[in-house]
Amino acid sequence: MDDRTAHRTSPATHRGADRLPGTRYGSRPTMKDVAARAGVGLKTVSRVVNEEPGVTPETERRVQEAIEALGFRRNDSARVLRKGRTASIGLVLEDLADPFYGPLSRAVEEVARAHGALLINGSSAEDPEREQELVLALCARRVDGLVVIPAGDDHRYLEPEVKAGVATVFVDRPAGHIDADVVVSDNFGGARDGVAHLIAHGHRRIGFIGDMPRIHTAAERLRGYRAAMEDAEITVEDSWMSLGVTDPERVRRAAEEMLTGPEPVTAVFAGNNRVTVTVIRVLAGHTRPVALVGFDDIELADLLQPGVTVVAQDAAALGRTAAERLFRQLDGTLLTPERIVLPTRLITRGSGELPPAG
Amino acid sequence: MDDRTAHRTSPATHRGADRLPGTRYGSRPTMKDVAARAGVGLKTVSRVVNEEPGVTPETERRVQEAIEALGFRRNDSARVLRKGRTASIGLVLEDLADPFYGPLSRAVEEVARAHGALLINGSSAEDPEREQELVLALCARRVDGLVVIPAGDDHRYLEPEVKAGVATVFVDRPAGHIDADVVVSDNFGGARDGVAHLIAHGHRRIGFIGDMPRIHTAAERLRGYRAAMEDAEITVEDSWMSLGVTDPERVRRAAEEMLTGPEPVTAVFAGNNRVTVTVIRVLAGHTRPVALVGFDDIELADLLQPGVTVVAQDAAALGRTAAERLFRQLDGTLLTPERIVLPTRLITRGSGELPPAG
DNA sequence: CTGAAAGCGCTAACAC
DNA sequence: GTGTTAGCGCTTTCAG
Repeated sequence: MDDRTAHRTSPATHRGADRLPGTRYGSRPTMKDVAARAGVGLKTVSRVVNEEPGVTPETERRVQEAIEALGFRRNDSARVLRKGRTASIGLVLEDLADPFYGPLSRAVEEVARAHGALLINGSSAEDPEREQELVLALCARRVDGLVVIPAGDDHRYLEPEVKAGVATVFVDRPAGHIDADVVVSDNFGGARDGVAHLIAHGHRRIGFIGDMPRIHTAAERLRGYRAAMEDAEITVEDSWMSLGVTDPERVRRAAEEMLTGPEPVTAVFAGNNRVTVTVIRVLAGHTRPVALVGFDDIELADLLQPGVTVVAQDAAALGRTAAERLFRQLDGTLLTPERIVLPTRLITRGSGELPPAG
Repeated sequence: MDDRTAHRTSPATHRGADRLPGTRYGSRPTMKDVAARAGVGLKTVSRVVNEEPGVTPETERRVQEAIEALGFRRNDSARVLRKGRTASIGLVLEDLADPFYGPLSRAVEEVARAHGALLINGSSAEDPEREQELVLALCARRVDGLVVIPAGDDHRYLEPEVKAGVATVFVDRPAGHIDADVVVSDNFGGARDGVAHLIAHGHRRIGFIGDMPRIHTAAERLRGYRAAMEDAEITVEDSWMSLGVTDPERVRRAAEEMLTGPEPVTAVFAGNNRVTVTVIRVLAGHTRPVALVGFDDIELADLLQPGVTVVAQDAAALGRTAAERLFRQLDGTLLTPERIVLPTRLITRGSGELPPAG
């Protein structure tokens, strides 16, 4: 039963025991040090490091040798200070641990990488203040551009930054009180189609469980739900709708309420992936079959009984599109802010095609 | 059918149409500009910006006013150049889109945030060269510390950085040829316990499908499998084991081979979350019940029929522990590199408790 | 309480 | 081909 609890082992060695010649612990060699050691001028080192032309192979060799020997690494802070651009962009999202944002972030990173830029990202935890704090910290670090999934709805604080030339694209949700590029999914159309799908399968008493309506995507999806119901001339009852934080506890209660009582819903439209998962758990505890369509795809949805019908959005495409626009802003190719809407896709797997029961 | 395909709308406004007074488009006000406008010295502005004591309320007000008016934001590149520390740490992992790394990254971010630092992260895509490229780019930006999930197995290239004072912690897999902090899960023990669990339920012909053995975690889990089999005095046949890239295609073929033929396996141990998912899909196409235990937990595992028994590791704890150690290195509290092993947890849900069939 | 001067490590511009 | 100088925007030091 080894290794069953956390434990530590500690080799006898000490970090920094033998130091590089010419290097104090905690300080780094500079180009000046390299130049001195190689017996050349500062600028020659700069040329070698930046692979600029006009250096004799022999000189270059000597410089390279000194670089290796000293463990020199160019200090990009100084470089940035001089050049003005950092070759890095910032991404502010809600929560990196959310399976929706992982692929989005990765897509942004890939585009950044293709443009030689690094990605700094931060989670706002859906807190407008924290969003602003993060964004401004990124601006202070002089990121070249910013991809923001807004938590707040007022982005006037970004005006000086944008005017100073920080490229900015908002994703997933629109910006507030600022004229900027926006890339979003068709939340309204997707939700409307999903609900219409349930109606087409004979449902009329359809529940909607969604996020807090102050979140734009949540409001849009609710609007889609209402539109579909109205199109079918169904009067929506208040008890069919539940908006609020999407933690399992609240969603579970909301679902249970809709599913019981004298006139229970026969179908549920779940407003996002977290809601869908919780609703599935609730339905698993009921015998009466209830139809379900969820917004956002979820892993293994096809393997459940029945498979989960979803309105899928393409998180990677959202990130890619946003990042590409960002770099087009930086290229100067792009001048006028636009709003880009990406389509959603209804994936039928069984749960959305169940007929009304009860 | 509006909004069904990507489309764009473009308001008539133009970015940068009205500029802030005293600000050229694309350039930013400096402390000097603020000082001039407020009619004070440069250092006074610096004092206000950094909330240093010793400024008259009245002076402070004038400075604040100038800051607001100009949209000034301190340039941290310059600050870093002077101070030496960047208040940022780097995280290099395999793929941010992997559900295992999202929570890990988030945990690292939380710790960083608590220490006032930003997180820069990059995906190595399991490519040692790209890992090195990323790590060195982060060092050039003078991150204070580095959390690395290694793709490669030789980290001697980091020696100069570590000696220069870059705090470094390796997570999930050990470092190669360098003396540094390491935080890993108990891959060996977890796999051994998982396989022993299958043996305890009567299985003897147990398959193992894992990642490429050059990946340390994969090798350790294979070792755990072998150890459990040996403990039970079962001779493992080559056809029961399959190591290689974990894309669905290959895993599917491997699983199919084990499950058919004259002496098929009655249980499978899946080496990671991606393998588990694919194996579940394969098993869904077979009628004979086959037991399954997977390494790594997966979402909705409890809702499948049967529920999926897994050996779970705590990704967030891995990230948190690593980041905390990193900051202890930076505090100077920590001097000797250690190896920390976090326990895994067997979660029984049904699939691992099926008796042998066939 | 406030400010002038020096310099962090690099690159741009211009000498040689 | 190579080296010298100035200065990016800030903080540090030290003088008023």
